[in-house]
Amino acid sequence: MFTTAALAETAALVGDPGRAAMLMALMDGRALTAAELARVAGITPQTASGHLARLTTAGLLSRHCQGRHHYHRLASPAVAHMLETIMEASAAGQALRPQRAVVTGPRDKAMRAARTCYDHLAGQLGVRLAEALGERGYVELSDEGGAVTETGMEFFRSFGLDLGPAPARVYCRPCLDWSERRLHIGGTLGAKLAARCFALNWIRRNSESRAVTVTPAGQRGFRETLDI
Amino acid sequence: MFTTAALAETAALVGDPGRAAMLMALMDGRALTAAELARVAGITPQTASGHLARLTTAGLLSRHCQGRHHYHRLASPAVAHMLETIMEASAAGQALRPQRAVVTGPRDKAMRAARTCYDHLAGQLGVRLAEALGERGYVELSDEGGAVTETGMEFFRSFGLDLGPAPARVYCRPCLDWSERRLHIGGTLGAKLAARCFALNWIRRNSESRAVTVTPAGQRGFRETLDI
DNA sequence: CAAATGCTTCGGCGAACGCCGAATTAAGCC
DNA sequence: GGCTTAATTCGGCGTTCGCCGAAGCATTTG
Repeated sequence: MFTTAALAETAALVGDPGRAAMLMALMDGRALTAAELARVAGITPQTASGHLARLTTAGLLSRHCQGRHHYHRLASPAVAHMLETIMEASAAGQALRPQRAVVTGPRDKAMRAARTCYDHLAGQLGVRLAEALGERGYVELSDEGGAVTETGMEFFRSFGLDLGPAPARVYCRPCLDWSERRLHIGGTLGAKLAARCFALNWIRRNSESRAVTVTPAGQRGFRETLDI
Repeated sequence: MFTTAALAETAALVGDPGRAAMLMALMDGRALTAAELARVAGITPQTASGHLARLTTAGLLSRHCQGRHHYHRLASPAVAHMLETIMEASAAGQALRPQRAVVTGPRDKAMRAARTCYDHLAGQLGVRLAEALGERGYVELSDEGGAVTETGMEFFRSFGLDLGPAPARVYCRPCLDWSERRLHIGGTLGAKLAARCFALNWIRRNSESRAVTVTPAGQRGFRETLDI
């Protein structure tokens, strides 16, 4: 059947360690060059080139050439969503299995603490953020959907977020965190929230990974506004 | 890094045509025996046995032995969600590519018309259902979340659905249909809706695939209640 | 107890694919 | 025009992995 073949094809593309590493590196929405991607994947440029070509023709990546640099990014949020979902199912599977010792290096630690999830915040920071917003009644989260409350709308506006006209009452897609196994806030609200935190210099991107670090200003800001 | 390896591992499991076919066959939430799965995948039982063992130890499937029959089912809704999301990203990728001729056999046609998506309805029927419910103001859908309205709660109760106590206002997770590229209703509401339609004998499972057929009673019922 | 059925394990075959070295093209820089 | 760097293409090597035939366990049936 047609659909099954497409499923296997796409999954097989993600199923290679080298390609998976490159896709993960692109999870924060930035565009990286072929050489950078080769490095994070731990393979030679010529090997990476082949992988990138396949990912691009499959429509998982989009490329954009500028001079002699070829920039690659995820073709759509759908791809990022797919990757997070695979990690989620994977984590759910591991949880059921006998606990294999998971070696958590410092890199992993930073990722678990705070990272970007395509365009919004995840990790412990994302979870704490979602909890604090929930406790204060600014958003209502469940496994299945999320909603911004009236007081939440006011709060976000005062925080500098333009959520647009009111009609779409539901802005936030809850997103199950694969390291914390708890909900954090994605969707449009999550993206705008993350962007605002970057703009306020509360958090800063890590140059090497999707991990983000909370700045001193951020420590203060998060404590003052949400007590987290 | 740990997380990347897990991503590749899980994706590689889905990336084999045989395993993908078996997973797709389990997408409607039923449990199938090893022999049945071997048949749908077009491989011999001993090959299927190996695949099923790997999928089970990875936590994607759960098995449950009854006499000499070994029943397999998806380990969790997270796995079903992952599969749908991969198809979605795959479809999005294909849409960007030059239109390759997609051969749509009668099997595909039935699938596109109406099918189950783990526990709720998808395909053209699912989309029409979502549209009708939206037009009547029973649910509010967006790409990011969905909500049941007050009048919707009444309607669903009158339709025979027990949605439980009111607190969780948001019941329905919109689910992007990979064949229609439009939203349909998943989540708890979607599952209960589908179950009710089966109970009313409005729709019937196809023995060979996830496709469902609308019965004459269903034709009448859908027209009378929602004019679809 | 013997036969049949469903499932699994083992062993070897073959194809697919990831990998890199070497060579080629293209863009910037002196 | 040379030199460096980025990216790609090509060719061949090696491993991995899916596949099936044959055999081995369990469970049900006569």
